[in-house]
Amino acid sequence: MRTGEVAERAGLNIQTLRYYERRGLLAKPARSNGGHRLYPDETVALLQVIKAAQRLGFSLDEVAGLLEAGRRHPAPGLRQRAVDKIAEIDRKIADLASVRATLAEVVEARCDSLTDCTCPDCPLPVVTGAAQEAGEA
Amino acid sequence: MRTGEVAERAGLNIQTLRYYERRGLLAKPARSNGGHRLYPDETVALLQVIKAAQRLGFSLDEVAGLLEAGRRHPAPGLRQRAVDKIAEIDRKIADLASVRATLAEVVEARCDSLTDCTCPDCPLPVVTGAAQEAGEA
DNA sequence: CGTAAGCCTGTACCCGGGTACCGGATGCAA
DNA sequence: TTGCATCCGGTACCCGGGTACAGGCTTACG
Ligand SMILES: [Zn+2]
Ligand SMILES: [Zn+2]
Ligand SMILES: [Zn+2]
Ligand SMILES: [Zn+2]
Repeated sequence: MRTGEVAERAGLNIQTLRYYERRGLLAKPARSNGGHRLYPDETVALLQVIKAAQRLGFSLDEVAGLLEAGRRHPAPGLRQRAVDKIAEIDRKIADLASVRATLAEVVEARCDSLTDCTCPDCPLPVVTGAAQEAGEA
Repeated sequence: MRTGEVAERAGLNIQTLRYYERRGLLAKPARSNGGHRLYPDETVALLQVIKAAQRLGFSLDEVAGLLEAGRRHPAPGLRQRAVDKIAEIDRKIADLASVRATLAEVVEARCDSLTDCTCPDCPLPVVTGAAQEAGEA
């Protein structure tokens, strides 16, 4: 398969394939006599694996490492990396939850200004009250 | 107060102050005869508001908009923006939760490879099984 | 064989949120 | 007045994940 076909089937831009090759996610494929890339059929599936791993929150560098490690059976670090990533996701969720809670209080309290709220017991971030005119041009 | 002092008290880089000024988050401050910026004391508090809003998940453009809107009392859009942001955060949390669930299954099932897992009922992303050798250089 | 679609390399650019470096000018204290 | 810290504007660079463009070559089809 040629670049365009692989890209279309995987739902990616052609440039992205070359980018992945540079980043070490895709092995250098065979070439035609004239220098055009010729990919094996499995490449489309591999790209789907990559996209899935990205959706799982792995960066391209991490995906490259996973693929590298995953080329042997059993893959040495896969389980541990998944455990670590779960911990990372839990931290992100906790952060978002606390932000959400603050925003909910803001809505609840009917705050009327970021810098200058007049509501009682304003939940807005510890601004000592001196910020009023600081942003005014 | 001069740039360095404001930056230090707010825990920011001096460059970042100038960057915020360019982005419209910070009004252009008064200048000394020689052209050095002279900030009012409130600027430190304003910067804390900005950092707090960033922690709440607002981008710098959004923060600029909030400050703009917040310069009047009551601020017209504040409440609605908070509601919208809550919805956005809920979407992010849901995404992370589903990713977390998949990762937990991977750990549970003791998957041994990304592309090539031999575990029964593998939870790994719908890879049809043809991806085996695609990444091998 | 001609021609159009497709691919090649290399380089530059996009986004957001900053950070670093340069040569020159200022501020402040002794 | 001298000396050093600080600040100035302008420009370039960093990260990650791509995307776009130019100018030339290859491939496929009729
Ligand atoms: Zn309030
Ligand atoms: Zn006001
Ligand atoms: Zn498995
Ligand atoms: Zn294998």
